[in-house]
Amino acid sequence: MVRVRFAPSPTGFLHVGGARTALFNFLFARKEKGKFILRIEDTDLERSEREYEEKLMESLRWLGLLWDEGPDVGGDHGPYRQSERVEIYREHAERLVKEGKAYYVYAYPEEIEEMREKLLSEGKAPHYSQEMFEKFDTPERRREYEEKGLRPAVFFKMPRKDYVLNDVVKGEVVFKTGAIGDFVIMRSNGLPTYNFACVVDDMLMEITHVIRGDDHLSNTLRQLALYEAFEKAPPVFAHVSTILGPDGKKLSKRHGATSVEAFRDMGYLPEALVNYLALLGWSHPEGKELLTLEELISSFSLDRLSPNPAIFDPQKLKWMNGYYLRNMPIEKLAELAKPFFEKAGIKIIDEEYFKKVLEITKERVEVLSEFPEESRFFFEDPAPVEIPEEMKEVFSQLKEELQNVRWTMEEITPVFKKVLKQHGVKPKEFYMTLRRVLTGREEGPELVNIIPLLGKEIFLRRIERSLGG
RNA sequence: UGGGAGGUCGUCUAACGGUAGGACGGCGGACUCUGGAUCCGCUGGUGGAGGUUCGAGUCCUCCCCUCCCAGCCA
Repeated sequence: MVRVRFAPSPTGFLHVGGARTALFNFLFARKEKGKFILRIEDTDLERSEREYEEKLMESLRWLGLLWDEGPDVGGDHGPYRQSERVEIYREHAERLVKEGKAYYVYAYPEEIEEMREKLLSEGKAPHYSQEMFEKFDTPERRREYEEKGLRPAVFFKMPRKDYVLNDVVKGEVVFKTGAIGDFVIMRSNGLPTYNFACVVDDMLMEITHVIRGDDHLSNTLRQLALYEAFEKAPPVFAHVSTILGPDGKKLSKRHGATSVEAFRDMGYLPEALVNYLALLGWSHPEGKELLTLEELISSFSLDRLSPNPAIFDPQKLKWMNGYYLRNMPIEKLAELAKPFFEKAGIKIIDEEYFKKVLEITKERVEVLSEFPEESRFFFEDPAPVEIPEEMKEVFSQLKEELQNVRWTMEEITPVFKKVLKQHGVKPKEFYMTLRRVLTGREEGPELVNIIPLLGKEIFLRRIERSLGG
């Protein structure tokens, strides 16, 4: 059975890059009838916050990427927060020490940093080995650690040999001998480092596939060595490409919105975001681009992941969002749009009227947040607009003649034509002026849709106000 | 300093060693009020140089550019 995991750190909001990784894991799990597991990697004590954990979950739920095992829903392989698994890591570290595959180090982090800088200044790679730390292991130093309640760090003895990774996306990757030196697996504060915790967890949680960003490709070398030390077969690895900003650098806040939450607040739909993200580094076998979550699940496969980085294109996402908006059932659209009207201070009194407004204006918006301003004239009178002198009589006559007309375009349009012809006014200029009188703007939905919905009373009132009556 | 990944229109992405195509964007047209909707058309690309081959985006070599790891962050 396929078991995959998404393992974010609760150090911020859900980034679209992480969301894309979660999405691929989710799609693969669902396609293979496997399990999608959420694991919280909260060993960075300074940056991790419970509030972020909750926000991450909220965003994943909003996207529709529901997990089968996790801190909230539990499961057979818990706990699902790394901070609750510290004893497990300690035991595994001690096992490696006993087997001679790891060792204690009594150097302070600052001392190690010094060694590192020295190596770099000498033009050498900052690789460590056990001999370098022996001088710190003295009775005085040990006593010191004990008095301060410190634990020695645990370093893993990195075997000096080649490692080969057959990655699903990247193909065969060879890590040459001497690529890295020994590395920390347990810190002096008693918490594990990323690579160690990751391997222990993936092993114990019986993860079959690790689908993650290729920024961790080089970390895989350490993890392969750890699997070997534990005498366990590693999972299948698939390193997906990185999402970059327009400048080719990693996508970050300086490029604009990067979190799922920010896009949600701007009025983007989960359907659109999921669809767009899925196409960054993956393609449908037939080249289809507009795909529901269900279609993504049925067509997804790891072998159609592409290895090159992708630049995030807000314009294509916005276009896609507009498409989903326009093709959504009006009832659902109404529910989703309401919060944006409330925020804009527009009161919705008549539900049916509201739906009709959305039906007309949706042609002209691409995100939910654009609805209020685009349709404000349906709910509030715009400031009166000056009618050009040569058209005042036209509007006066229309005001009179339309009083007793049944309010449909079939009966209204002939009146327009008749009056325009009588006054020798061109349709183009008339309609533009009418548009400004009714909406206060020069652009908007089609007048043939606006007029019936506004109703006779509002139509005539706005003409009257502009006539200065 | 050491190790690893990547490079196809502006962007995303397709192409058994055999026609470089699709989408978004941009430009133009149609839609007889406007237009962010709709329809039609155009524009536009294999980082560079060699090699192998009947034939190279694809295989090989060198060069260039970009990204990632070597944190007691993840």
